[in-house]
Amino acid sequence: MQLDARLSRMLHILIHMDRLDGPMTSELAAQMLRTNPVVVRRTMAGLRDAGYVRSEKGHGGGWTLARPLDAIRILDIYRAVGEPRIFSIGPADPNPQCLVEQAVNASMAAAMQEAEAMLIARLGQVTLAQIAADFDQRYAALLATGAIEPLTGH
Amino acid sequence: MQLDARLSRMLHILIHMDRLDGPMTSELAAQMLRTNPVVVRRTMAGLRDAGYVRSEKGHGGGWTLARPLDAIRILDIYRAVGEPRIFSIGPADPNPQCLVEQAVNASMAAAMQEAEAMLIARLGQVTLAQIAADFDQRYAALLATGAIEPLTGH
DNA sequence: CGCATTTGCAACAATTGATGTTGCGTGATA
DNA sequence: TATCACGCAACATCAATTGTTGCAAATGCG
Repeated sequence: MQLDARLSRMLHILIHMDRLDGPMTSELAAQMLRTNPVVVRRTMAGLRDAGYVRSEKGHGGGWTLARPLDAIRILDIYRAVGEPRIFSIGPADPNPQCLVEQAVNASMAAAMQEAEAMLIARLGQVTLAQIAADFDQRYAALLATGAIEPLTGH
Repeated sequence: MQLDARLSRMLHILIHMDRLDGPMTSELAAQMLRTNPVVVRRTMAGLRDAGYVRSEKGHGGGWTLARPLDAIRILDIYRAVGEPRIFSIGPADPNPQCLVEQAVNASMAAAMQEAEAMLIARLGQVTLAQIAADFDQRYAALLATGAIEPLTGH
């Protein structure tokens, strides 16, 4: 696999969901993510179970936010999608007999745990509302340059 | 792929190499890593090109350290194996049109770059000699408990 | 009630990059 | 000259996300 984009994708969709009137169908989300509605449902299922979104079947159904964006941190979504592995590097054997390998693992694990702790802390400090505010700034900036027209697509 | 263990494997082998009389064959290294000599040569090639080890063909040939362990940092080996990708999570599209996605990417990238910088800094502070010293402590500790015999395998 | 819509879920294929494997060439040494 | 050991190319394996198809279940409209 290339990169695990589930977290990024969910953040992206949740902010669009907040700006949308009415529920967002998996079909629409899939178009935004350039993927398949099944992939959307599969990934969103974790968010539903964790209480960040609700899903409704049938006519007029789809996905809606269960909380305001300022009550959702990136870290919450990271956990809701199943806390995917963060690093793509790691030990050959997590529990080796060889004492040399144990020393190597300990050294690497210490460094990586420090970095992971910093990342997790960072993800816990940023709300989706902050990201949405950043989007608003980018949108206003583009408007100011005349690169886009008001009310046209984001 | 599971985890990229090239860095860990090379650290492991380099410390054994330091404790070995004479060159270490790819065959022996492969046994230590529970893999194939070809994998060893493939990965070690980067270390040779970067000047951390030398290789000799023919009878009595094999791999030898080109520098003492206290002159090699983990970071050096990380670079020598080709600076593998650190994170397994990331953006769906690194350069999206959508401004929402841009804001999401910016937020995630900022957090990840901070964590990566911390990890890289950490890897630059630890020499292989320090890991070897940690091994010596573990070995002495095991000896003290009587769990192993002096001079028997590490 | 019948039908279109939309989620839920299971099952399987596609993709990607490290890892595993085989084969052959080249240089060095006894 | 025979053996040892690295060098390298080519292909298979593996694991996890992602992509895809099919079908069931629930909701709402006419």
